[in-house]
Amino acid sequence: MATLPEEHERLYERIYLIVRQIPPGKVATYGQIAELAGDCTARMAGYAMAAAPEGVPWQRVINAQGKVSPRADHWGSEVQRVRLADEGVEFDAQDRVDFAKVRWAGPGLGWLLEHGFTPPADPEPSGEENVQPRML
DNA sequence: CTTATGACGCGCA
DNA sequence: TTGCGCGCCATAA
Repeated sequence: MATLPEEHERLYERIYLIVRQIPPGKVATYGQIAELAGDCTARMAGYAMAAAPEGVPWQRVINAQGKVSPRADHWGSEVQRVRLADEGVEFDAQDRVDFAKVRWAGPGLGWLLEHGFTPPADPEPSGEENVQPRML
């Protein structure tokens, strides 16, 4: 039901709501999350993960290279990797995941509409300009 | 107010 | 293929 969630007013809450939809064993990239959230950059998604409250599966968000992003606190990345491995996510010799196998396909279209999100528009060959993905 | 700093991503060498 | 530079923009100081 379109609850017109007050939480969505805040960028971080939009991001967290989306990240919570990523199932165990799957991963998404910061850029992917940012695009879904709308009016957001990958950098902001990363910043939001750094401040993620309990209950948000932040470990399922990695960088576009398919790796766990290194950070100041060396432990954090190790914990992330362990938690992912625990969910069945495998890393190759280069410490990268196989996106073809574990990349999250995103929430269903229905879910996006249900929660007031505008689905990302695919780049259309038509010369017509389409609107940017953004919150309702 | 200004400046510095990122859990990023993309373009280019 | 990898590495470096720059744009990005919310927060912190």
